[in-house]
Amino acid sequence: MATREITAELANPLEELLGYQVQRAADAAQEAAAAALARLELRLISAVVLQLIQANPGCNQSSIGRALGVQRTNLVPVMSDLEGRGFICRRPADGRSNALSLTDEGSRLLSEVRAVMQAIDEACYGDIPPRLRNRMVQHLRAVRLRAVLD
Amino acid sequence: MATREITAELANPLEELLGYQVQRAADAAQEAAAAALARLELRLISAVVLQLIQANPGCNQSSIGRALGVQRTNLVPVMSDLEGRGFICRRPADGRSNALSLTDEGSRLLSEVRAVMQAIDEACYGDIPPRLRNRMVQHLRAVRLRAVLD
DNA sequence: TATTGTTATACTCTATAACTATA
DNA sequence: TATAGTTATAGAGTATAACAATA
Repeated sequence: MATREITAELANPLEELLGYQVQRAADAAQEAAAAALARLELRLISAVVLQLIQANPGCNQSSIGRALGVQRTNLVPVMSDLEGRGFICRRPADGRSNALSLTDEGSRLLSEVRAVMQAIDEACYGDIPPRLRNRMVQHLRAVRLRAVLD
Repeated sequence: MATREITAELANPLEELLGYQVQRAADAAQEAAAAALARLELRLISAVVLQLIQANPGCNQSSIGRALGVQRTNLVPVMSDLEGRGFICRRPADGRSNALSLTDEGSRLLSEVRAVMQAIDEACYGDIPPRLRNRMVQHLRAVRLRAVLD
């Protein structure tokens, strides 16, 4: 990505559409986050999963998928990577699901992850006044929840 | 996609992060737009390209890529599909680039496209008061332009 | 019967490299 | 030398189908 865009070469009527700006901003921020997390050899999804596990020790893999709108099947390589590198621990809960938790090493990693992600959020969205930021958070959450119901 | 999410099954500290909400809202809106445009057998990128061509008759393919942050190489199948279906016309400009324009059929299609995309934007973001909407547009555009410069 | 975790696989979209032709 | 368009292909990410084990 990262094609320059110093002055607008073309007229773009979509610039006035909120949906377009949300999409483009999300792309830009995701690219920045992915680049920063790559230095920890983590995907964005892995970083998010770590945060969810810490906030919900003992939860299982499928519940994480539901919380994030990711199919459980696509979480398999993510979790297996995190476990293989010693960041999370899977302890049998009932016979079919595992209770997830962070290892000590996972907790240490998460500290770094959090620092990285806050830095990115600040770099991308830090210029937005806090009150507006909060309003945007509320409204964008509503957008998602409305859309999920169709 | 479209995993339910009636009540929050898990605690999710990311819900307070603007970056997270922007991403999730963009995903939800994109899914809705893609589904609606699929009825016209169009990808989202194709719909956007049509609008850019109409707003910039005579422009070439590479300039569209730059405007959208899409590599020109990935525009090849898009343009070739739009031309093959008779929606756009490529007229040799200099010996290496083509001047793009909509055909009559492309203009007709674009009317439908616009209706679809405005309906989606309204369904997703219509609950946001116009003044806030405008502020969000300005700020999110700034996010992208800032990020592009690194 | 529904859920959890998994495998295998297809599909979509994007990224990279290289080439031709033209400016 | 830089740009436009293209081809071919690799890679990342997501979606679908099916399965075994358990609730």
